Order: sequence, then structure tokens, then C-alpha cells
Amino acid sequence: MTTINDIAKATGIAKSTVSNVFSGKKFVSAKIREKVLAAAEKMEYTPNFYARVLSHKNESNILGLFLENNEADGGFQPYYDTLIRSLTIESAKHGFSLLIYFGLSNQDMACDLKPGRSPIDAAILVSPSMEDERLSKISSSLIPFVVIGNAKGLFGGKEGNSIDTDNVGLVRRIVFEMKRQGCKKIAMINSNQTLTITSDRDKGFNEAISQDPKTKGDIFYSAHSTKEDGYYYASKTLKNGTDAILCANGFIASGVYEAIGDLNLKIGTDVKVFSLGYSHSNDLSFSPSLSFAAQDYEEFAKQAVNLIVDDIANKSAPKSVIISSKIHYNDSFGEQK
Amino acid sequence: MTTINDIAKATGIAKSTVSNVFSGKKFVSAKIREKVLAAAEKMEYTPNFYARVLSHKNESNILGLFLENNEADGGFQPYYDTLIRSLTIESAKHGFSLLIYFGLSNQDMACDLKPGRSPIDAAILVSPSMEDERLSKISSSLIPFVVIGNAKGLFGGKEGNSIDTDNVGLVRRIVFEMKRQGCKKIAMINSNQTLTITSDRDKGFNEAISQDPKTKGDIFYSAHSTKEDGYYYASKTLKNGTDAILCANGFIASGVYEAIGDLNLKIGTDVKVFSLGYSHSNDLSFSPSLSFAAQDYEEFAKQAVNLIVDDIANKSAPKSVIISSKIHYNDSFGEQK
DNA sequence: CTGTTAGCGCTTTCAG
DNA sequence: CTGAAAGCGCTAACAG
Repeated sequence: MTTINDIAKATGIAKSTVSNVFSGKKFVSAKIREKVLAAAEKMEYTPNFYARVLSHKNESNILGLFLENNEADGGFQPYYDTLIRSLTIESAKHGFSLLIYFGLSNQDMACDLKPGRSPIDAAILVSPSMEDERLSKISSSLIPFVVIGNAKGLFGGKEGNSIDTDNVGLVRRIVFEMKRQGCKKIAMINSNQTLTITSDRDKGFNEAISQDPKTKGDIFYSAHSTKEDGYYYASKTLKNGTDAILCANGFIASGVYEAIGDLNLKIGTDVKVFSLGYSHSNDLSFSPSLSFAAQDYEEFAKQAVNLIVDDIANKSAPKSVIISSKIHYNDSFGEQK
Repeated sequence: MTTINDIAKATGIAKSTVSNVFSGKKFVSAKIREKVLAAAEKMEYTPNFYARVLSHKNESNILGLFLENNEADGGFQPYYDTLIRSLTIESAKHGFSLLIYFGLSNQDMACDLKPGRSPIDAAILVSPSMEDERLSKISSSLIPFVVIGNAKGLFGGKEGNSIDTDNVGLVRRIVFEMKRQGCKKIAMINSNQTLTITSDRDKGFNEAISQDPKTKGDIFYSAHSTKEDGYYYASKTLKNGTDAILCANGFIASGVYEAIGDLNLKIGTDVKVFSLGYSHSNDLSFSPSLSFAAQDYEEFAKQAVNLIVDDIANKSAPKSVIISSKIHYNDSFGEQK
């Protein structure tokens, strides 16, 4: 392996000058510069990554993406595809590469957030769970990071950037719309209780329901977000006269559709259905067409990279960004266009 | 930042012993081990990545994925999603993370393949173009790598692993099937001529056509794989009596469909259509249903990671793996079930 | 610009 | 196991 020393010797130019040519931090005359570059080309010299970063805490120009931090979710989520694609493209615009960590324990992940632990300048964390105490224990300094998803109270006072959807407001809005359209008994089949998104939805639901004693509300929790879970809880609540159901995602919604059909009820007129999460890649088809809210993951990625790049460059204070989901009212919501 | 020195001083244990505890390469008594670990926990020590790898050429446990190496293709290919997902999952099984490089120049990419240049133990390269001379210039040693796609002659004698589909055989098989079903004039709308896959398809096409003087064949090249290109070339060739068209991908196929319709011909009976590449995520719909060959990217990923992990661990000789695509005959191919 | 020196945090070696 | 010392390849500081 050729080193800076080798090319210094070969050209008779000082090692420090050679270093300056490559780091570009100090002026080197065109003449000398050429000579160094020519020798480097011939000798196939290329700066050593590890030495460069180690020597004076330089940047690696790599962003770390930490996927799947809670076991409840399990596996590679469908939306990761879109997120990774968008993050890759956005990062590249700023000269960063993306390093994907998948399936690490919370402890390993926490370690990797300390400076020098991993070859990353900053970290992007997704969907933290409520039980997650990753960072709360760490009192030493951390690399810049941004959390995608609700990050409240997870970091034991540690400051960090965050990006989230307004889940509380989303559910509130949908419930209000259901009430406006005359629904009297509204049910929500939520996700796993360990997720922060679940408690956010609960909050929005309860706020909207409690404002009006004439409307009743019920919440169920689906441990694994399956069609079977959706069928099970929908069957129960429909027998009690429920006329509107909010689902955490498309899998649950497909079970809800089946339950409604089996009870000879009509989706959209007898029972309104709305899915709070939706992924086109799920290969689910809904008839009548499902009403849903979709996350704009490209926007998430853009904001995440912007926040983190700003943080790295300017040591700017942590910021929070709220991105609202797009609501699509379709046939499962009845007359509404 | 806590270092190995700090915890050596704090515990009164030798620096080298502390190092051994963390590297695990030499035996350290349970007693001492505990003491070191306890202190590390308390002082929030975590080994420094850069120093560890630099000091004695240790592994980073990171695999580099180099996307989009030719400008003709441009942008983020739809199949990258699947490939990244599969590679992420496979890598994790072997304890590796995946670092994605996107939009690098060929020169930068070549640099990154030298040891120590990037924080990666090995590289995965996709879809090399024929003009690509990345590696042919480099005579120094390279890190282990695997090429996904045709890698023949690209590397100036450099040995490397490779994974490819049998594009020659695939096209040959499809053309034979077309002939068997009575097609007399077969056209292929291929991709950009700079791609190796393009010349492979040409080869298979010409082999199958030339075996039989009664069948005529024509090849066109679409620079940008657009619907417009498909329409353009299909319109021309259909006017000359072509009764079967092979398309490089779904975009081209959609233009071909339109051209056939505009000439009042019937897909599947008057003209058979087959797409050699297909991506479900393209959001294209075909009526009648399109016949196509699909790559098994999950299999690609699995094989790629296996080859590369084996190479890293055992310095094993470069291997080549051929993965055959799955052929789906649908309505655009006529009576064939 | 040169040439030297110190240092980043770790691994390795080697004598005790 | 200790303790000291060399070295990975680079950056930065400083006197000339």
C-alpha cells in the first residue's frame, strides 16, 4: 500500500506538503501540486480513510441509518424501501453516503451513537419504541442524530433533532369527520401498545371522543398488525353497533373488511373504514376503495438529511419538524368525495 | 472521550490487557475481565472504530454497495429497492452492515476499491457498463468484490466474483418459443448499446435467428428505455410485418402496446410481445397481460453476500454464479398457457 | 514551501 | 498478567 511517505520520498517533496495537496486545507503552488498528483497517479496512491479520520477527528461523510430497533415490529418494514431510497438520494446531494444498520440490539445501537464508535458523522433513527431506553443511560456526548418518529422523553434529556407526523392531530381530524357524518359509535384498532405512535393515536382519539358525550369510542390493540387481528376485533365491536372503524394499517383493514362482509353490512354506508397507515407495496386490494392516510417518506428523508447536515456543519440547535400525512377519502368513507 | 488508556489507569490494569479484553484475541482471567468491563460501563468507554481498524488492518464489518455507475442509466433504478433490502437482510445475518454509494464517478468508485480507501471490507458492484474502465487501470491490490451483472473483460485481468443472469440463453429461449409458435419476423427493442446486457441479448437473438433462414430478425436500441422509444421502433417494424417483439423492459413494452393498438392489431394473436426485464414497482398496467422474465433479486443478494463473505474469510478464489430468470408466459404471448 | 515532531487510539510484541 | 515501546497513516504545529 502506498502512503503519503512513499510519495514524499519519491518526489522529494515534504510529507506535510503532500498532505496539504490532498487535504486542500493549505495553499500549495500549482507546480508542486502537479508533481504530487502525477506521482500519486503513477504510484496509485490514495489517502487512507481510517488514518485521515483518526488523526484529527475528521469527517467520514457517512450517515448511519438505524433500522428496526424494536423487536415488536420485527423484520424489514415495507416503508424502509422508500425511506432508504430517498435518504440515499438526498444524502448523495450533500456528499454523504448511507450506512444501514439492521437488526442491532438497542445496546449496540446506543454504542454506535458515541463519537468514534462507528464510521458515521451522524445518525438517523427510525420508529423508537416506548420501552426504548437506548440513550437515556448515556451521559457522554453523542454524535448528531435525528429521530424519525416520536422521540419525546426517550433520550433522558439528550437533545436531538426529530421528525414526526402529527399522529394526535390526524386521528382527531378523522374522528371529527366521522362524527360530522353522523357516526355514533367509533372504534379504533390500534397497533402494539409499546409503540409511541400507538399512544399518540390514543390521545387524539380520546380527545375527539370525549368532547361530545353522544359519541362512544372503543380502542383495541393488535399485537402483530395482522388481518386476523383486524377480523377478530372488528367482529366483536360491530356486534355492539359500531358504525365507524379506524385501523392502524392496511393489514388490519383487510381483516375489518372481511368481518364487515361476513356480517352482511355495507362498507361506506353501514360502517365507515379508515386506515391510518398505508403502504402501496403491501399488495392488498380493497373493494370498495379504502380511505387512508399516507406518509410522505420522501419528505421525511429530505427533512432528515437537511437537519442532520445542518447540525454537522453548524452545530445548530436541535430542531423538530412535523410533517402532516396526506388524507385520502375514498369509497370506504361513504358519500364524501 | 474515554480511551483504553483511561480505563487502564482507573483500574490499574495494563493497557494491553484491557485491549485483550475487548479484542478477545487473548485469554484474560474472568476476574480481571469483569473489572475492566465494569469500569468500561461506568466510564462509558467504547472502542474507537478508526483506531481499531487502522492499527492492524482489522475488519470494519461493512460491505459497500456501489450503485449507478453509468450515466446512461441515470438515477435510482427501481430494482435497487429490492436489491438493497435483500442485501441488508443477508449482510446482517453475517454480521455486516451495508454502506451505499450512489452517484459516484467511475474514478471515485475505482479508488474506493483499494484497501483502506473506504471503511469497507468488500464491495458489491452493479450493472457495469461496457465503457467502464474503472478497474482495468488499477494494478495494485483490490479489496474483495463481487459484480452483479456481466463482468467479462471489464477488469483488465483482475479477478473477482460475479453473479449474472444467463441473458444470452434467456433471449435464445424466448426466440425459439416464438418461432415454435409460428412467428416469422421477430424484432427486439434492446437497451442502450453501452450496456453489457445489451450485447448479451444481441448474441442470444442472433444465435436463435441465424439457425433458421426462414425467420427474420431485427434489433433496435432504445437509448433511454422510454415508452416513446418503444412506440417509435414498434411502429416502424410493425409496418414491415413483424409478428413478435421482445422488449428490454416494461417501459418499452408499454410503448409497443400502444403502437400495436394504434395499428389496429391484436396483441397475443397478431403480434406476440415479451418483456425481458420487468419490475412490479413500475406502476405500469398491461392489457392483455404482459409476458415477461423477472430477476430474482433476493437470490442475487443471497449469492452475492455468500460469495463475498467467503472471499473475506477464506481468501477463496473468485467464483461466478449464474442465476436464471423466471419466465412468465401471459396473454401477450397468445395461446400458450 | 521544508522538515521535524507530536499525537489520534488502538494492536502487537516482547521481556519480565 | 504487566509495562514499555513501536507502529498503523495521517494532520497539525512550528521553526526555519
